[in-house]
Amino acid sequence: MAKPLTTTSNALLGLLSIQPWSTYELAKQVDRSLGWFWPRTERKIYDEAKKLVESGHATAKLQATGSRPRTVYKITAKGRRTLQAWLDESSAPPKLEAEALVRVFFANAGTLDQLRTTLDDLAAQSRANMDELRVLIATADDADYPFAERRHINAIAIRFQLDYNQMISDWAEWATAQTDSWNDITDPNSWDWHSALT
Amino acid sequence: MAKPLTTTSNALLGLLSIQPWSTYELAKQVDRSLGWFWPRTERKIYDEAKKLVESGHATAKLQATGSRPRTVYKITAKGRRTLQAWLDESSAPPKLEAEALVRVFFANAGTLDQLRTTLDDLAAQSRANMDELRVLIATADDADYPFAERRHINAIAIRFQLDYNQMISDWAEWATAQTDSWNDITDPNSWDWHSALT
DNA sequence: GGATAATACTGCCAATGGCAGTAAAAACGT
DNA sequence: ACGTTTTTACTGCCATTGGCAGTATTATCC
Repeated sequence: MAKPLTTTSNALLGLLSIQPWSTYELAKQVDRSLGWFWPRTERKIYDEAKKLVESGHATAKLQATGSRPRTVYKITAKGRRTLQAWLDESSAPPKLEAEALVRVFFANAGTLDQLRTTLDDLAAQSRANMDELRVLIATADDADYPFAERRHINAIAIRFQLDYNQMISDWAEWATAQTDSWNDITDPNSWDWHSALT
Repeated sequence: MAKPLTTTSNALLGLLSIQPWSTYELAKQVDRSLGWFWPRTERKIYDEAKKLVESGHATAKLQATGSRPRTVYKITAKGRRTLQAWLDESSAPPKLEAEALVRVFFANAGTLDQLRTTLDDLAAQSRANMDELRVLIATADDADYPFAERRHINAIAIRFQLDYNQMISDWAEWATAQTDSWNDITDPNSWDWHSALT
């Protein structure tokens, strides 16, 4: 009995189920789309792709651009079966890692200005992400968009990204506004914490 | 020059800046609050706390309950300085890991039913999280709530958690509704992807 | 024609998670 | 009062992952 594949392995199988890719291209796809909700480093992709070949879920074809080699991976029938079965399994709960929120949570140990800077930066990041998403959406408008059969699924996923980033920037702006009435970081003055949670 | 502390180390310093805790208690706090945006396993907390002592950011006091030992950690002046300086640094962008979104993204490889199940489970999880948060909010109402001086910051952080989970369940329910008009997973019928992204 | 970016890959180590295992005290049910 | 479950407390071991440096070749831009 072979060990079940990791989510990362299955995610790569997902990409390979669309078309064959070189490792570099796989890493680019992770960067540009998959990585929104399953971020993995390029370094990891190189190792993972090799493992998929070892376990028979993909095949590797060595090619070359001049004297520079490259490896192109293609999903096997076994890989497709594994992926389809994986879709039946239940998903681990989403996991969020937000350094900015940690700084907010321990803002007590610093100043009100530090808190506001953290919040402003976070809001700016989220707005920038949304700008990038809008550029991406525009490219899907092109008549020669190569993944037309994925447009509906992509739209659902991009909608998530838009909502997610909108939620963060809205929250950060709201939080900044709340601090307006605070005297300092440890004294919220007459601010009503309870009404913030209704 | 000592190595800069990791975010995890600084997060523990943040907890210790509130009061001394045993490792077990630190792990519980991570489970109940910090872990919402900086999830770390209990296993890791045990190692990290020791490292804080080695680097002089905390001290350890060995106590005992009967014959069962326990280690209580306390932040040092150096620890407080480090934490306060850390609050000035800029934060890494939030990182989201959502297995459910990966399954959505590669739903093409499966069936419409699989997609809907994934979405339903995700929405249910988020709603359950919100229920837990509401219980937590109720405890902060108690007159003997031990962290009164943290109420305003806690409220801001909990507001984030509520918004975050609300966003996810809203999106999942919206996505499920979108699939109503699809013929099957590869054929969205006359569904207009573009109007989903406005 | 030279600088910069994109493509292609590996080695090494620190950070982290997951799981099993051990053990004592506390809480709970009956 | 006695047995079961839960809570508290901790360690060992290994797989997963990230971060960074290093090495090359080809493509692009000015």
